Amino acid sequence: MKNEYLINEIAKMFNLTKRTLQYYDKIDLLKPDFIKENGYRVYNEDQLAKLIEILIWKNIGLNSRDIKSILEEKTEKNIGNILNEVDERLEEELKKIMFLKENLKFIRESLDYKNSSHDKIMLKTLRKKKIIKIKDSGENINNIVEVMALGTKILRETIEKQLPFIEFGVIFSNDKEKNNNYTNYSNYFFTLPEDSQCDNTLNLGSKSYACLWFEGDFRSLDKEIIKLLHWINGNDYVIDGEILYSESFSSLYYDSIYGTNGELQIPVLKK
Amino acid sequence: MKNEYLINEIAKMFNLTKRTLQYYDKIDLLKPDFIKENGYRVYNEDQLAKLIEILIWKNIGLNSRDIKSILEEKTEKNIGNILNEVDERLEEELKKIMFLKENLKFIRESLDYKNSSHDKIMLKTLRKKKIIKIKDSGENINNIVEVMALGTKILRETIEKQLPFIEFGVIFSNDKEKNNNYTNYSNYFFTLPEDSQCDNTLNLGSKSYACLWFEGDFRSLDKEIIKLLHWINGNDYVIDGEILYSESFSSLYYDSIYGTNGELQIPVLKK
DNA sequence: GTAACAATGACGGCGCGTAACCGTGT
DNA sequence: CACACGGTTACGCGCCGTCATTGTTA
Repeated sequence: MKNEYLINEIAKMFNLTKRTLQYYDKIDLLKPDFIKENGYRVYNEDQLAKLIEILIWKNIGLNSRDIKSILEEKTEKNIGNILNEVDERLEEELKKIMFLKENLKFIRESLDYKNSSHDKIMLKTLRKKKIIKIKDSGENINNIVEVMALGTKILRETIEKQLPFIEFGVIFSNDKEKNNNYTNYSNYFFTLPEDSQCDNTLNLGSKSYACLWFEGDFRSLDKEIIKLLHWINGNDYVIDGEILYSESFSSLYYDSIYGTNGELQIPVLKK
Repeated sequence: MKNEYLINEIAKMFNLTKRTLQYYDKIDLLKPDFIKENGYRVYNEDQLAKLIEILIWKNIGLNSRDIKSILEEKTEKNIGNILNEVDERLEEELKKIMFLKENLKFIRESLDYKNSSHDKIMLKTLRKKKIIKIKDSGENINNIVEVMALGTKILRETIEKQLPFIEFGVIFSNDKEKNNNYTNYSNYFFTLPEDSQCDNTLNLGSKSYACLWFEGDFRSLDKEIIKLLHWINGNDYVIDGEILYSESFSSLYYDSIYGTNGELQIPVLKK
């Protein structure tokens, strides 16, 4: 009965390449029985059994470190621990992918939305938002660079914590003293999912908003705001809160930092 | 208004390291505006805008090649195509992970089962199985090595096709001529999920089986088979099909290729 | 002079695939 | 002598983190 196998025999048996077996030898995962004088690796049945086992473990997602550990210490406790770890790892990966998929879907919709509504002022009832405000400085919007950077930082954190980003944009101060001057933003904002445990969030209830889609240079947003305000006045509404500009992901289409598109949203009440 | 940024300023703004930005420069993903005489990289607002965009795309799972493509050709068609690809990629990864999780669960249960039933002959009604037979040779079981190798190959294919493996083991020939000699196996088998589209499968209906848990050297299985046959005879049953030995994953606990455990299953009918 | 910045360069991590180049057995 | 089979490097991939070393600026 044959009990000596050279590297290629094994490789063919298991649909592997010899490189794989050499690698397993190198990392001490599967050593041959002995090395012939000519340097050839010689395997026997025990190594075959071990290899089968290695392949099975690999195929349920274990990495070679884990497999080595199992082979070295084949106790129920050790195996159990490792399987638990693998389970957790898989669970995390699963969550991550689900999360990416959701965000992808959202960006898709956001990009599609770009084509649907233009230049029309609409009265909408928007669902409630839980928002987080960043930086309450009131600097001039010409210095948007830093705010964008800050916003992106927050975006990244939001992503790390696996909170889906839903909306982001700018809040304009409703400054009575500088009447009709809306070149000052007061905050950058992000919406968060309702069940997020973030501190310093602000809840905006479901309200009526006068909305206008915008495309162009960020610095000419004020003209659109004025247009909206006129409309509000002329239709017997009053402003009931802060002015939001919710950026669309389709702003990504622009090459300049000032190029943007999104939706101006001004909360209103009937007089 | 400041419009020159050195590498560390940018890095701090976006919570990156300068190594990342150097890397982006190297792979032509984000080049600085220009290089100073002293070799320093100088960025401006346009690069900042680009960086924000890069980070957003990264965070929905795009790799740098995709991002480069989007930055170079910012058409709806190109973006749409890439998002489709990413979607597919995520979908595949998701499937793979779900699959690994299922297999992991199964192996867990299989390992747990090891502790639950010993040395008791039981009459069980097993659910129907769809099996695939490998190699109909009738060689001696001492040559199990090749069969195991073959089986593992199939196992790997099964995994590649994402068919969950549920059971695997050996079918013993019910050879009337060599009475009570069960050292010959006739097939190695795997069960497949009911809806698998595999060719050459065999359906075994839901039946009563006389079952016996086995632990030890594969080559002494025949004694256990005889024990089972006696029990069957003594309890007024007749054999109604082929004898199965369904290996348990807990066979992985053994170091020798002959070490095994699993369940002998002989289909029976009341006389 | 010292620190805080730049720069470049190389290693590492995972799990091998895919050569390249060379010696051996038949 | 050719050829199939062994052997040992070594690069590559993806995305940087993490030194190490050295030059520049404030």
